[in-house]
Amino acid sequence: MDFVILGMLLERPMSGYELKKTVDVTIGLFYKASYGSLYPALKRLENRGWIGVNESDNQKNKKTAYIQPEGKAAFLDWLQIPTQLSRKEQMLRFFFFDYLDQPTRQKRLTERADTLRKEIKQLERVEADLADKFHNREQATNHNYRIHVLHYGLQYLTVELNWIQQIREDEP
Amino acid sequence: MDFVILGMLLERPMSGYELKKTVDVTIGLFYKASYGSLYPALKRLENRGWIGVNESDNQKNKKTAYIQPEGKAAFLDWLQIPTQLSRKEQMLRFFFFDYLDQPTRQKRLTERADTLRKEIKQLERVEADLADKFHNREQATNHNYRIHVLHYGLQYLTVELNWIQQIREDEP
DNA sequence: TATGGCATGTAAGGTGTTACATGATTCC
DNA sequence: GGAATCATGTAACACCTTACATGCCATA
Repeated sequence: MDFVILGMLLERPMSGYELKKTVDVTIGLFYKASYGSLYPALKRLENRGWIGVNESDNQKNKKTAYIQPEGKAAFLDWLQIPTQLSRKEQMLRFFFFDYLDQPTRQKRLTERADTLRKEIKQLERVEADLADKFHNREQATNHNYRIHVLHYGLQYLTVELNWIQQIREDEP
Repeated sequence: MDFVILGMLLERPMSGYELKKTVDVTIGLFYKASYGSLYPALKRLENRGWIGVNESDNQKNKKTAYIQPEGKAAFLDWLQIPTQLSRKEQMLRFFFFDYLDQPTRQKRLTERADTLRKEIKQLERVEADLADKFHNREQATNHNYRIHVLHYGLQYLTVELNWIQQIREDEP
């Protein structure tokens, strides 16, 4: 959580509420931020001196968090360490799928395929949006890797979809 | 963790130690079980009545866990609910990769590619092993989905590898 | 008899989830 | 004025990680 927040704050200062929304629309497909983890994380980061927090003048009930140099340094450190495995719960479930009766299995596979198709469509919309913005020169900074991740996401979802299709064909 | 244990115990009764080894060699690529999570989980499952535990007669220091009908029922319930997203930490990192300086980035990408190649080789070995066992009719039960997951794993890793290769070519 | 693998477990610390509680602001 | 949305946060609970502690057993 901490590094997600730091990464988002590198772009611009934001409130906790804005952070959640931003996370949801940008990396929501593979990261979910709940307030119960977000606000404690903000406090943590502030105590560590990695971020600072400004109370807003006009809106009493609003605080804006901004990143500190120490926070940026910590973020860049994290960014460059190699990742170890992340849990792939979907794969875990499929691993045990032989234990499921065939009709339920079929049903779940179909549902999963539907979900994947929706997610693919969603990503394609995001991609189109991005291309639009690019043509209108609306973006100040270059974020090539966000586009790379988008492409990866599409390929990744497509592979899973094809994989399920294949299984469904072979199954009955 | 709980459902991993239950799934493994469906095959045969095992000790905690055996469970860890089995998890490592079967789903180790996407799931890591530490004793600190495994043993408490076993206790949890026993308290819930989902598994039973036998103290061994000959080896004092050994306990064997076996699955109970309630445990099997709970496992099958879990198996058929649709999964929500799992965190993809690697993707998270890549999402922010624009903030990394080019040389470090290049280095990390190369390292990741190497890791992927190793993982692919490892999976291919597992696949060959499985094919061997199949020909020698060593397997009692059919585990088609484990083979499916294996194939998926290979495709998945290959997609990421190609993706990185593409980026590395475009980058400098 | 000592090394390595078998075997079980706990404690501290951290972090996440869900549900709840509450108040401000905007717009119809 | 009321609904939606903006906005911040806490409490209980669950679970995981890492590090540590301990003992058995085979075999070289």
